[in-house]
Amino acid sequence: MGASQPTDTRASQPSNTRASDPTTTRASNVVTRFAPSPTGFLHIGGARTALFNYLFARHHGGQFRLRIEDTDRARSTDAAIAAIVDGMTWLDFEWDGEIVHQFARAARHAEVAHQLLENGHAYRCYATPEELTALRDAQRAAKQPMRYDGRWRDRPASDAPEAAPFVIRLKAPREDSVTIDDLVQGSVTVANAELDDMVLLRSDGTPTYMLAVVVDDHDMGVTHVIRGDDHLNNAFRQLALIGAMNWPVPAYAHIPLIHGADGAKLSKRHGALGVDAYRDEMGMLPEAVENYLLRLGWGHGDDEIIARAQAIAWFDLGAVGRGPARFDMKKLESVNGHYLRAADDARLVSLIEGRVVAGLGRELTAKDRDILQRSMPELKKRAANLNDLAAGSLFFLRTRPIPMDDGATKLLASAAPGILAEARSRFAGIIDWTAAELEEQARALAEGAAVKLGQVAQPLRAAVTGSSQSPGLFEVMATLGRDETLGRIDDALTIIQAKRADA
RNA sequence: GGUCCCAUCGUCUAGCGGUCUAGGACGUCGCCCUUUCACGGCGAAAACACGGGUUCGAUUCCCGUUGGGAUCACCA
Repeated sequence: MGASQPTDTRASQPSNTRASDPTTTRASNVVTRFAPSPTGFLHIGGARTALFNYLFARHHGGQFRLRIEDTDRARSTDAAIAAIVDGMTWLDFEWDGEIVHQFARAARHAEVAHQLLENGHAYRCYATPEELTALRDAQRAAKQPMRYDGRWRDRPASDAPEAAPFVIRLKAPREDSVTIDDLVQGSVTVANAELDDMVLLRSDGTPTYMLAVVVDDHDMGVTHVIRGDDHLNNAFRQLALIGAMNWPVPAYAHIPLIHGADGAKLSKRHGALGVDAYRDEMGMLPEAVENYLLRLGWGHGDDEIIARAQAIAWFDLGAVGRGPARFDMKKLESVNGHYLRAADDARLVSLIEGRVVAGLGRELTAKDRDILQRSMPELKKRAANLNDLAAGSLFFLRTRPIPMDDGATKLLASAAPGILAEARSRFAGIIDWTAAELEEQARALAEGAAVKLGQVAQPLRAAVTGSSQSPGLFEVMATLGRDETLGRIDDALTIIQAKRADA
């Protein structure tokens, strides 16, 4: 490999290149980065990559940087950049320093390419796209590996066609092999003969991703490259470039991609959505998404609920699984339910306000907010997401007469005659309108009528909540207050009478 | 197809030669709590892909088979 051998001593071996020896990594200098392409939203897989980078950096007291890989001008949009920043902010993955925009550094990338050209580690290639396509077709037909054959690698400058477009390719080593001690995948070796001379600078003078990523990681001082394992193969070619520049070799950690419930690549159907969809459409809490993503492909004994501080203390790349993990919406909902129950009531009220307003068709009053706040401890035990939570709270705020669902309608129809009316008159006489007093009256009524409490409570529940299931009935009536409760019972009585008149 | 990687209950995982009659969580089922639904508690069914080795002994180490994944652009 000669001159292309990296000078970094921790990365050298007799006849091949070795990268990523974790034992010599200086923890205090750790710099990680999350480098998404702004071609869409921040999807769930990207969020997990960001999380691992964030956790690793914080665990080592290092830096976590954000870089936008926007060299593909046709596919990069400002809206996508905004979506990524928005998602990172929501998840509270705070990055250090300014965001690096890769496109803005194109001149620096080109500079490196020309430097390599001058010192003989790169060359001009005049092969046309048609020529290359034909080459690949022939290789495919012959069942040969498809790669550039190096036809311009050693040709003298005098062979160059005049005024013809050319790309700059790296003159990569062809002998020996390269080994990466990947922090997740373990030791991986690839023969240099398997790699071809990759394009560094396109014929229009713009840098390729391969060039840009290596230059930027170097210039940003990145010590640990943690990314999806779809980049594992790229790492070997990037190593050749790093070697040609004599730059220090970063440690690598290639984490497996997330798969859908059916084991296939994550598609829009099963979860490859932007994190904003988890927030807005599915009503997830950011800490729940974070906890779920952490446990997906990583474990710490039997621990399931792991908060941020604990995650930072425990996280290590060595425990990341090497195989792809399937995304399980049910488990996410379960984790979300846990965090919902643990969440502050006032925070939940403000989080569901938009949904409640939409369901109610009107703005909330101060009294509405007070009712929501007071009923939140019971409400949140019954919800797995913010949508459920909002939907479950609606009956409190509806204006009379409240709508009855099927279960409630049936309960009213089958209620023992007179039971609701008697309950109403008993409740009307209550001086101290509390859950305890309401329950006492209901129990006395049931006892007097020789029926189970459920015979009394269920029709009442239907009348007061419009549903056959709800939080504790007497607490609900206490929260609603005397006038509203009695009014709702009157409404139900009216419905029952109308039914009787029909029959 | 070439190269590389992976393989424990349906899913996420614990396990790093004997502690495994393989542990936890989600999901499923049953019971308890109970005015309903939840929450909570208790319990059940459910896995080491297969075949060879190595070893006194393999879920754990090695090889092969099968299965799965990643990647092979002037895209990132």
